[in-house]
Amino acid sequence: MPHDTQFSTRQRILGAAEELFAERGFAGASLRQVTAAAKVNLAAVNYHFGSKDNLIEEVFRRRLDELSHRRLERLAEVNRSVAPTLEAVLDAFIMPALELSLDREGGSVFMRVLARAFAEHNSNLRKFLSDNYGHVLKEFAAAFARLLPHLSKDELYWRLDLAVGALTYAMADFGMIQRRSGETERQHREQMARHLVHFTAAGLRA
Amino acid sequence: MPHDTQFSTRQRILGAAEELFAERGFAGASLRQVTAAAKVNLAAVNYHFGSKDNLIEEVFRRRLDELSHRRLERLAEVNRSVAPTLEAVLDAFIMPALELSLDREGGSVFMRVLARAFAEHNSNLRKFLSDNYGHVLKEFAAAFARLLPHLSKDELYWRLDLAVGALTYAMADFGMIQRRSGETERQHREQMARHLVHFTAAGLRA
DNA sequence: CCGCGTTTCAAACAAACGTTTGAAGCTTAG
DNA sequence: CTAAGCTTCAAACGTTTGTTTGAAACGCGG
Repeated sequence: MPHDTQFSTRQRILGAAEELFAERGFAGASLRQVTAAAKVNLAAVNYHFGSKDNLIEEVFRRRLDELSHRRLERLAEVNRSVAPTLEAVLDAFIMPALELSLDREGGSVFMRVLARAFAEHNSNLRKFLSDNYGHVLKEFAAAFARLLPHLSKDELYWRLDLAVGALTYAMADFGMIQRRSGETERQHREQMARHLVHFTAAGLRA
Repeated sequence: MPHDTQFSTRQRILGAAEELFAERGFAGASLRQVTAAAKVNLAAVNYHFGSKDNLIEEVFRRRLDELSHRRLERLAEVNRSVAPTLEAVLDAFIMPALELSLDREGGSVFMRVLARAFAEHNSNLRKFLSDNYGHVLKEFAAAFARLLPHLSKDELYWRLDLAVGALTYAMADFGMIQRRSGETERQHREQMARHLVHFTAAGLRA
């Protein structure tokens, strides 16, 4: 296994694919556009990933492995504390996503790709995400259940679903709110996270 | 202008396109798949709509004209009442969408297509939607502003954005909540609308 | 410095894409 | 009944799609 060249080619493809998938969708972005943007040969995708579908999965895996790990880490911290609050659990879920979206090049773009995955009714993709990262949502659901014991199971699941909706929508920048001129991207996203936690906490408590 | 045949062909194309756009996206659904599903000739799309892009716009126009009209109608009713509530304004926005999604064939599918439009970063499509239906959101924003006078303009816009997010997500069935076995589609959606109003009202009031 | 496994490359593959064409099939008015 | 105007149709247009190929280039251990 060589080192730098292979790594670099793989990484460049993943980066370009992420960007183009966010912009044009999985079907809308062609491998020729991806390889051109990555400045690699067309055949490199099938050499390194086997197929376009595998490339798509790898784009998710690269980011979600770390994102899931950080979320569970912060959730464990919250659970260890003496008096966990709803806001603290929401923070544990939202802050890692915020940090990722503020990462050097690509992080913010990935949240748009993730939102695309929700829009796709593609059952293979949904199964892949559910199989590999479903346990994260399960753990958070349990934490919320502990904090909202007065809610029925049904009631709780409905509200969590809606909270995830607001979160997904906001993180993917679907909305109409634009960054203000005197504001950095970081400031904009931090304020968004603040409103997000406040809004969903109120909704969950109802 | 002929009557039945043309009308039927146009309508069949729109119906099939709506379904396939929801399932596979705008780029993912080909005109050959659409015309095959509609049982019409391939060339019929370009004859009746001019291009695939025009077909996409027409899919939106067919549903949104009526949806927007009903929303404004109900909002006007609420504004005429002696004491409008947050829940009543939310109802005015959500109930017409619920009714559409319960319509005979296609209504529920359209909400998924609409959510795709948010996922697409396509500026042409966003401009089309904003130009033709932006005034509806404006009127609702004004109604909310009147009911939440203690909020700053910024604060209000952030919360509205998040509310639209939860709404879009829920109506498009992005979530993980499945219809329960003993439950009709109508019951499921009505319950969803109930939770949606309750959740977003709490979030808006914060 | 040679040879072998890995990676890149240009080229080609069949299939599918949106769109166009011109003739055939209709329906209706005169 | 004929002529005119829509609508449908099969076929083909040139592109673009994902994937495959076999040879060239590369990097490194022996």
